[in-house]
Amino acid sequence: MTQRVTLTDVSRAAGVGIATVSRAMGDHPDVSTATRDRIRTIAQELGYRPSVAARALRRGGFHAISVIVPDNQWGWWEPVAHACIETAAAAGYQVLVHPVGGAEGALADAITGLSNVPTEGVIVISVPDQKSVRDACDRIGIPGVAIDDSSVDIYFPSISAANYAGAREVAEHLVAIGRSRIVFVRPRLSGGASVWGDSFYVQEREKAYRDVLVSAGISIDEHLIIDTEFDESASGCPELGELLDRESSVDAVFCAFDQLAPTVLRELATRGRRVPDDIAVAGFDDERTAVLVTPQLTTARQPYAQMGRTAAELLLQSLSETPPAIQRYEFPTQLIVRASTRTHPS
Amino acid sequence: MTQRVTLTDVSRAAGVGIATVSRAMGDHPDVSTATRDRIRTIAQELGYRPSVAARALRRGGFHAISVIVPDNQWGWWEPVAHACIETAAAAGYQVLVHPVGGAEGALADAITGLSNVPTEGVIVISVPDQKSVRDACDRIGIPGVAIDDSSVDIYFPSISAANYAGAREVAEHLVAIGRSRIVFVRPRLSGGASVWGDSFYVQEREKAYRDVLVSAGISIDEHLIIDTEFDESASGCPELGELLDRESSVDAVFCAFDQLAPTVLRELATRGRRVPDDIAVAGFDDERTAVLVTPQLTTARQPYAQMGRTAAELLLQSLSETPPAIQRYEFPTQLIVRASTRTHPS
DNA sequence: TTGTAGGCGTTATCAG
DNA sequence: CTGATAACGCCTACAA
Repeated sequence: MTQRVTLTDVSRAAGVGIATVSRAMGDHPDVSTATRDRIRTIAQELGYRPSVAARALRRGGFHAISVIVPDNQWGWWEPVAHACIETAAAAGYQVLVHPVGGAEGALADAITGLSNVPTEGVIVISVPDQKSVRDACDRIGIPGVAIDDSSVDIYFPSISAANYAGAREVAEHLVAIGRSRIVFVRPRLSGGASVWGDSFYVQEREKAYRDVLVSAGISIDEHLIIDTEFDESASGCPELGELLDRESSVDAVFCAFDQLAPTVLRELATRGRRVPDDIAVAGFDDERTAVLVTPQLTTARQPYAQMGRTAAELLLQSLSETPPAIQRYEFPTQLIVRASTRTHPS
Repeated sequence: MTQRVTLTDVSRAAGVGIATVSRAMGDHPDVSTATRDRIRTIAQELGYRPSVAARALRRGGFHAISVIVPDNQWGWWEPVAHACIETAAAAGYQVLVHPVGGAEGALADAITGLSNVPTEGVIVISVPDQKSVRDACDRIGIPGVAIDDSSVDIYFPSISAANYAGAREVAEHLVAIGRSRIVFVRPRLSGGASVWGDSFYVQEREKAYRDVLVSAGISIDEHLIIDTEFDESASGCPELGELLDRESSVDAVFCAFDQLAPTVLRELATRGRRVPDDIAVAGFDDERTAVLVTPQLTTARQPYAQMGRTAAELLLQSLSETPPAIQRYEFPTQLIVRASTRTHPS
């Protein structure tokens, strides 16, 4: 079942030169319609398929780029990848998607492995450590673009949502509906490297939360900022539970991202706190979680499609003569108000 | 930023023949350690990277296979893809993942497009129409394997969970916990091609439901078999609502797959029916939905990893001299009991 | 309009 | 152990 039929085979069968076959197969103008059709028929019969390798060797490139996606996050990145694919396709590029696990070094290894893959550049989604990724890219000599990286320092064009501005909107919404004792829930990593820990965007969101509260004349209570395991299938959020035991006044919870909400909501349900009447809950991302939980979640929608499109554009530009600037490219989020927040009835 | 440094460049810089460089770069035995190290150093300095295309041309293949995954289903397929990747890697194959949308013909187009990609075979996940897929594969001359296809007729080795047996387990569980008025919820497609409609596996699950009830001496009430939109973010399930208005005796709901459960649960919550005390709810797949909803869902877990592994094995076998039989390969599911089902308290 | 020949970067073969 | 050289399959000047 190997690659068998070549241009030469077809040319022999058709009794013409190899070049004529090549021209007939492509849409070359310098071929009489008659011979072209004849050759195409013969090629068809012989089952001729052009060799991607030979073509790429000749043309100097495959016109393919890679997107590395996290393989453990249930596909929130799919709209991003989709936009990358669309954009790349419009420029005549194929997109290869590589799911990669979150283990220490897995990302760098995956990129190093790309040296055996016909790809000319890489878009990395959700980067914990840009430095090592950059090194890996340098090693195999392809350009990279990062999406939603959590690094504080950047070595790539780096695309993200406007985390600070978006989180401000969420916090302002909570204040606007009359909440003042607002808990901020951050992720804690269960041992190992800090994938989420002090990530840049969690920092940005927390900063927004603090700033909004202060602007609204609400003093920051550090006890209301809690860290919890990131395990959306857990039966509850013990840290929140303990807090509620001590602080009966809590009237809202702002989750650093949507995936922290399921356990928060379960904890509240267990304790008989009604959402949103007793406690309003909001998240960030507008990831699938937001519509699956009950009540559905108020959140900041990340402009996934726009981010993906931009990533592809920047990467393609990196392949050109004039690479783009290494900086952050931020895109505004959109506040989506759903059933989990509402004006305080009291 | 193009491919620049070649073997020739390195050989000139090192003052040796091109063949020696080639040997030094690979792990060829016929090279003195001294020259090998020297050449590698020089290659490093020059930034030499082997050309994937040239190598593939020479060797006659990339040893890569493709996996086509649905790009609109939130990544339930990731464990499948992961298993494919592991298995293929063990056999020295790269895996290229291609997310493809569900539009009519998109799948066939995507496969046709693979003729520009260095791939030797394709695993297609979630196939609505095997015939067109098979035609596309034939056109570009590569073998295929289907996972979780919903076709009634098959043209490929076709891998799936044991839908009938698994659904029997779920239904038997519902009966065992004392439920007898069990609703079966099927998906309805909102216009257009029948991606879900009469899919093979929904049929199988329904058949299991019917058989189990009959075996248990429960007569089938056709009114309890309902069709609903497949929209997990909808605020409720009107068809179930109407049914509950008429039939107060309903004590369980079996969703044809997990993603139908969120709306069912929302409908029940709206109507004040408690889950699982009043009504038990079960699904099928053990997809992410099952753990995100509250209460978490009893369901049949599909053996995703095993399915992916088998798919890769069958595809690699298709590339060999002795292709596998074109038949269904089924793997048993596992009943996962969670909070949404429990013995009837009454 | 068609055929010939050369080269893309590797690897394998065969001499030295 | 090393060096020249011939493919791999395609594309494209250039010549006919």
